[in-house]
Amino acid sequence: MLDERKLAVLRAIVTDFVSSSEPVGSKALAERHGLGVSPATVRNDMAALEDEGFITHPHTSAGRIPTDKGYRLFVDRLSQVKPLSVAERRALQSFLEGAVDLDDVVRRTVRLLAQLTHHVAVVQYPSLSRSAVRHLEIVHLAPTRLLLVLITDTGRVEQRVLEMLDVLTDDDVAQLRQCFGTRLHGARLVDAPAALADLPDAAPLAIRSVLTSIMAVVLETLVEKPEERIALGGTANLTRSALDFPKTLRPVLESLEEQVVLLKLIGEVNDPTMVHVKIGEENSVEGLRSTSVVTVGYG
Amino acid sequence: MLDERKLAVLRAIVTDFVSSSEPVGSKALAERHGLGVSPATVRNDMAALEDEGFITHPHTSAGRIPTDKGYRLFVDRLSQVKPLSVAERRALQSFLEGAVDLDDVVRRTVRLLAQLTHHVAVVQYPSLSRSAVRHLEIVHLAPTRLLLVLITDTGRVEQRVLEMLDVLTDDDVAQLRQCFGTRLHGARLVDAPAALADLPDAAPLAIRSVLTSIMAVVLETLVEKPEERIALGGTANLTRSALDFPKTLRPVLESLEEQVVLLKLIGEVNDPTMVHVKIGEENSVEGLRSTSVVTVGYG
DNA sequence: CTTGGCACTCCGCGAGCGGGAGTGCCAGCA
DNA sequence: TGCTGGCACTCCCGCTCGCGGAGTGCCAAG
Repeated sequence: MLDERKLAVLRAIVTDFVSSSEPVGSKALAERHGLGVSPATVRNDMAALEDEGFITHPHTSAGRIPTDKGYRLFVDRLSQVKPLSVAERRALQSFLEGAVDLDDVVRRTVRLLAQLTHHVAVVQYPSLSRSAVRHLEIVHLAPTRLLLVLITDTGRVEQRVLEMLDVLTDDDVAQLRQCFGTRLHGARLVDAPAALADLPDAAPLAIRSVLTSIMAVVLETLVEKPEERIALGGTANLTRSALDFPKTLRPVLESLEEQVVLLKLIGEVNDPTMVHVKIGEENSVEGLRSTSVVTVGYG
Repeated sequence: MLDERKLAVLRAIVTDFVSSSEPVGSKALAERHGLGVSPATVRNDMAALEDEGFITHPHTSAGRIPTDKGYRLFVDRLSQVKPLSVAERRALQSFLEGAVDLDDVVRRTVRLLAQLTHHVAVVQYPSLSRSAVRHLEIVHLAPTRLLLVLITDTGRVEQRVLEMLDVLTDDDVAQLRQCFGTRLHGARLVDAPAALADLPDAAPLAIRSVLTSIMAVVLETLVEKPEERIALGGTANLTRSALDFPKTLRPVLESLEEQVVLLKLIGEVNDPTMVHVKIGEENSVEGLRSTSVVTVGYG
């Protein structure tokens, strides 16, 4: 039913259409893709592909565009992921080299992905569950407020502020630190629940109640929560397709994604306690000339 | 030259234009803004305003639109920042209440700003310089790699990975920890350079060289860098103005800003080691029906 | 099964044409 | 002097019409 050439035709239609966003006709196809057959033959194949539901025309006499089903066949059988070129590898390496912490790595990765693919990129933070505890710091910020800082053997740092009902003394906190420290040190995070299971019984009576209540929070936040973070980038690439966007939205989105640009903008404010408004051409950033920027300090 | 009524006319033009994005005519102005004068009078005022350069027409016989100069006058003299209503305050409070760490606070703030203003929001992370050091943890991740974790009295946590040329022993690291710890504990970050100034001389000879070399990095990264971070949100609001966008870009940008949505999307992937492609209607997220989503695991 | 030919369809585009919104100016009036 | 109604004028916008062209579907021949 679908011989080799029909698949080639579908592949050609998909690639042409994604790059031009315009319906593609039989003549152009036959010429540009070295199929070795005449437009008429291509038309026959196209009719067959349309019967099967892989392509459609928007109108009676326009070129063909792929349907969702056509895209599906394309990604499943007709396309292949090409490995990175040497140059790309090198660029990638140098790009990630300057990263100073995990946030930085993830942010750089997102930007890189967006640049390479010309699409929107989303990166999820890596899961902590396979890491082991290197250090758990408990800081007594205020009478009823604790700060937990977890450092893993992979060099990751997670933090969480805890608000409590009871007032704690510094001694209590020191005891807490010891309780959790001895149990968790070196333990993998997936094993943390088990390692802490008998903690309430073994703990000094004075802090037992508060310990029990924060244990749940510790487990929940340090073990489960960190997976639920993502970074986003390349939204400006959304404006590639349509033709009206480039002059309006595109430069604005691009400027917004450039942290450097934003920082410059913020840096230009003299008196941070005031509300400042920059209008249109007053803006020093090229891409934001068509907008106005309002800045205000906070504290 | 610019009497009270002319200013009122300008104010009316600006407010009408920003809400409708269409040139505004004399008749509509006189009617909707209770100026108490006839359209002809308004026209005279408009002519005067145009002579002064505050407004223009796009074409001979279209309504007026404000110029940049007109906007400038508007924000400087005609508009006022209205304080938050009680309801808004309450919403704000409950919205920020669930924040667990600084990242979370900033992210929530950005979202809130974007929602309230219907514009794009950018928030810069607060400066560390006025905080004091609560704790400085130095973790020996690998022979030539150190992790610095700084905890301030305001509950903020900053981290930085250091790559070194020399191999360090655990003992060296312990000494480093003590050197920095005793000097910095309780010191304000702005005073850190002074507090560390005589450190190289006082340090044990064995680690003096490495200590000197990392000191610069410590100061640079922990004291200066953290100010250079920003968060961005509400880009979907950019699509409010033009008329074509809502059907195309808008829902996509909105979905992308909803972290929950993205997490759901990622969660739907069964085998993270494979490349998955979701096409158009296969997508469970409404707003992304017109796009395709490619997911791939990493490690 | 492929190919060239041919009639047909329909989109996109430019020209031409009111309708209407808005202006500028003028004369009259308080 | 300043406000008002009236009126002619301008020019955008939306509409229709006609045309060219791209692309198709089908048929007959190789």
